[in-house]
Amino acid sequence: MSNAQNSELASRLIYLLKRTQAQMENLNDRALAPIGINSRELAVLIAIAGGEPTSQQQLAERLGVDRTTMVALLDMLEGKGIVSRHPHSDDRRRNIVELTDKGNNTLENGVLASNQAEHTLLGSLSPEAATALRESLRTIVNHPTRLR
Amino acid sequence: MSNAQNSELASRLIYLLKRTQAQMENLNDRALAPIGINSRELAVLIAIAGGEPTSQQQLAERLGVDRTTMVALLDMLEGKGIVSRHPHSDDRRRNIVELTDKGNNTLENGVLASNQAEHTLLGSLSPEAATALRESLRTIVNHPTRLR
DNA sequence: TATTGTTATACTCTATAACTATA
DNA sequence: TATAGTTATAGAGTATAACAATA
Repeated sequence: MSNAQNSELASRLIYLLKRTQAQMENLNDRALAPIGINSRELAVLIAIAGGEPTSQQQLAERLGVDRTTMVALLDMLEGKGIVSRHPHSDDRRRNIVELTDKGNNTLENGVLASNQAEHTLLGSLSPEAATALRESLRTIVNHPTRLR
Repeated sequence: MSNAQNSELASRLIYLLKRTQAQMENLNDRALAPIGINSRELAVLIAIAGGEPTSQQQLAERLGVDRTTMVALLDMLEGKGIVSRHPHSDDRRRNIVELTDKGNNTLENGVLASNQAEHTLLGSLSPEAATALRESLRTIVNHPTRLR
């Protein structure tokens, strides 16, 4: 029985992944609350900061959401004074999205808070197991699943 | 830098967990489609089969969903002829939920299909890494996170 | 015509509140 | 009164379709 798997709910991979992800999101949200953002918004900030100045549509692609969803996300962040939008000078259809000074500060504190949340989630694992977990997840995500 | 973490989206734990979970659910759903159920419904079948005959409310607790959500899930499964409901003889307020013969067959095939989906998800990992991943997730889920 | 951002709308998922039948 | 199941309803979250501005 090299590939032993039973049918208990608690041992199904989908159950373990869902529960772990929910726990991570909960820890993240609580760590970020004092900063005034949630997990989702931190992801947007990271995506904005992670490359060249970007249009809303490019940002939506990076994050894997619809452009209409992106509008609502940016409305919220702009309302908080964390991001700014202004039309691209060469193509005025596009909105270039950038972090404000406050936004850069929020990003910095947000990443630190999220690091702490990750540390808490992994607290029951040895450092080696924690590293291995992260690496295995990265391998799975980067390995395109054959859609047979 | 023993705890090195950068701020790239693709290296955040929450991102890796979300993506992996989504991939697992996708693989599961596709593996289960020919059997006529989805990931969610397989979880219900496993929960039903995993213990004594259960009321809807007990089942909802096991699965971590609201009892009103449970109603809709069971309506669907009953409509497919996979589960049956009948009032408990001692307390006629309760509905005892059981698998039909077809339901037992669906469960058996569903678990096999889901095992295959898990195998596909983990295909890019060594057997040792796959086992370690499963064990680490189990450790995290079973370790109650201190709500400081 | 095509594309970007936006708005209106609809759909899914889920929970809360109210109802019924039983206890 | 309290509980199990049900129904009605509302709230997130997200996508599709239609529209305005620009290319």
